[in-house]
Amino acid sequence: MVPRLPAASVTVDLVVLTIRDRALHVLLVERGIEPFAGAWALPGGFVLADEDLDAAAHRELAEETGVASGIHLEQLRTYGAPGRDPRGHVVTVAWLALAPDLDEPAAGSDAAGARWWPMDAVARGDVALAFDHAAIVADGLERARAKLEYSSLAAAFCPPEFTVAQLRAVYEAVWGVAIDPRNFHRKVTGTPGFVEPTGGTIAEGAGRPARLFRRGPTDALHPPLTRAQS
Amino acid sequence: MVPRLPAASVTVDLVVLTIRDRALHVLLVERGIEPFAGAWALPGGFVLADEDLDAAAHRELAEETGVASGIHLEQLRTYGAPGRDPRGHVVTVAWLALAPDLDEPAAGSDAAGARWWPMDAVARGDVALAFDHAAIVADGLERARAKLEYSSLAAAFCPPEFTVAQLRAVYEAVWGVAIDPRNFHRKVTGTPGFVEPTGGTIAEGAGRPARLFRRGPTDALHPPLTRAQS
DNA sequence: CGAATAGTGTCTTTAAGACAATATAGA
DNA sequence: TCTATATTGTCTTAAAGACACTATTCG
Repeated sequence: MVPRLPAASVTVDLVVLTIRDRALHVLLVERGIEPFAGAWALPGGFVLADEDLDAAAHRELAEETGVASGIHLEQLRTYGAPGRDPRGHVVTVAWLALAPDLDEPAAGSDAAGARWWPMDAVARGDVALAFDHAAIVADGLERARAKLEYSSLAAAFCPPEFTVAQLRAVYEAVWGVAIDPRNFHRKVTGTPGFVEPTGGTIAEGAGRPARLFRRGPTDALHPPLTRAQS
Repeated sequence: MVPRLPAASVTVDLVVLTIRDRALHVLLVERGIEPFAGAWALPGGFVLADEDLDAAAHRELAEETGVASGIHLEQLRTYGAPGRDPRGHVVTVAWLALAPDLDEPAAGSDAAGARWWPMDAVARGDVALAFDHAAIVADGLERARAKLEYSSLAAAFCPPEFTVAQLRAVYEAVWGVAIDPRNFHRKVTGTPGFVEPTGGTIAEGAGRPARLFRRGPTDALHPPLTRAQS
């Protein structure tokens, strides 16, 4: 460290998204200490000395969800407005995590409480969020919505084996629109490398059993799935 | 500042791109001091105490290019690997700037030297870059390439009034492909809000004079321009 | 069997890509 | 005139969206 240079504290904050009950949810923790004690906040914490940013994000993710692998994690954006933290100059590197439906947050969390909140309530402003976390959540939501269009990221919301209907439910939950099941099926199975059949099938209640798929090798969708559907 | 928390220095680095002689160029400065004295680096510097990140980026951009307005600037990604700066834990917030063809870098620059480098030479590794700046340049290039597809960002490389051919030259330079002028013209002028005719025309050498356009209000392109062209 | 969901086939519309043809300048 | 670039039009092909129809399960 060069002593005469201005220094700041660096944190990571996580926008962890999942699909529960066919709706998008975001993981929030209730703050136990000041500032913003009692308010809800994104899980996160300070980057340790000589710790890489993605290592810090993975560490916080494991601490909060109890799950270390199988969760998509990508850097979202960095926020450093002077007044964003009353404790001083704190720069936070925000990350976006997409997870399949997990259990309730791990009891080992260091926060007073942690729970999944429906995204529509959070986006509507029904939940009081600490710091500038409302803006971070909004940015994370927009990133997720955009990336579903031109990448195979939707599979990150699904377990290792999933049906086309499950994948479609991801798009419907994140975009908030209804998608024609038949055209979606044709599009998904017709895009090389998007999904691969495992050979198995699964019956969920009534109806013909659905074939199971796993994620394919392709990350970019050509041509993309457009958001302007009926 | 909370004294007992690990602190880091925070910098901003700029990937400034422009089109010169129908080729993509990136602005680099020659380092005058250690570490990496004599090597080329991205323009940038330390974020001042209580300075917002985008304010720091704008400040550095103005210092290096002498231009304060009319340049697109967006946050790219933040890099904080422990060993990336031998002086200690330095976290850098990288920004992507897209500019129309500017003059040679401002003489007021605090670097030993500053010049535009052809991107293909830099991407090929012909230029020795300091720190992890080669990776940052690669990320900036990929961001620019991707955003041309689904946004009207290409106009950020053009002066306020431009021709369709100039806009096409941007795509050809950034993507490194040849694009059919006729289909491109139809696509660009047929996408509502992408470009708006100013009414004027301009003759550049031989051939029919081209109509002049300015940037339209639309930022997102629906449907996108796909990169997989002939 | 009827209801429900999975998956296929077909038609229409939209847009991309190839490329002929026309418009308007300079040499 | 010839050449070069701009712009429009036309044709073919790919893919989205609407939707009829078949397949397979459960109650």
